[in-house]
Amino acid sequence: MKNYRPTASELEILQILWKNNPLTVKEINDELNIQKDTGYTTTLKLMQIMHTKGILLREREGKKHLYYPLIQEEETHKALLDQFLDNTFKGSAQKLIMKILGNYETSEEELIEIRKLIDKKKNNS
Amino acid sequence: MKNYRPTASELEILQILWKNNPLTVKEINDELNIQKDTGYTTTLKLMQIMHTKGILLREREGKKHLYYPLIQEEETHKALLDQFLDNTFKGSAQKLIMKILGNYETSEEELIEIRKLIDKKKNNS
DNA sequence: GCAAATATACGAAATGATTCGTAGTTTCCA
DNA sequence: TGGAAACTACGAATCATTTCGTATATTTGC
Repeated sequence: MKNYRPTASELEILQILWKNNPLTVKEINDELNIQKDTGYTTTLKLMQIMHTKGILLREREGKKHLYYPLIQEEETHKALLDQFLDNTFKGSAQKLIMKILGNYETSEEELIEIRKLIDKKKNNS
Repeated sequence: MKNYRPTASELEILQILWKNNPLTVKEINDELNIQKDTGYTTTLKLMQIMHTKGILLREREGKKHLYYPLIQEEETHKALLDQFLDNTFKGSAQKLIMKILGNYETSEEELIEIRKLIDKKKNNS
């Protein structure tokens, strides 16, 4: 299950579970509905599929199921980033960073944070 | 046609065209086949669909068509990046940069380049 | 005890991407 | 001039994702 790349909808569910788990389908669906309209059975079905795929663990509690994520946030982000980098920036991390810095507002504090990390990396090399 | 987000296959074709255009279907298919196996008609169909969608322009030259990209590399990268950032990093450019720096090898020279850009941004703010 | 609320399971449709076979057209040259 | 080569057009199959309706079971409060 390492390197699994969830679809956009799956990722939304995972992001909720990474913050806090286990959760029921209802709890997830309620959270999703803060942002968009999704039918309960749609969310249920998605989670059942994710369970079948082996990316969610579930456990019965009374009449409901409690769901746990089986893939980790860090790893998943890495897998998605790898693919994105390959597809869109031909694998060049530098190009991507330059593009981000060029395109998005970044606060003074954030820039300082990033510089810190760069300096740390430079010292290590 | 601004902000169009090509699929992975469409992007492969666009990337070839961004380097050099116009090109024929055959030329693109040959280039694609350096990396992977794709039937000629598969590429043809994809490019016809892209033409229908309005992201490729074509021009007849004798019996063949010459294709030109109608969307720009910069804009397209931005659109794809926007979506990726939203989906995967909840829109936090900083988080994404930190993740990239944390995950990928970056050469001394690249780090210096990035620092330059950061310093420039800091001065502007 | 029964209706409402809370669940799950399942099937099926809609959509979009991808792939490829086949048929048809045009060109060109031996 | 006729057949091979180089093209395009088109339809159809396949696959994954997403969405939702319907049937069914369980619990709970009045």
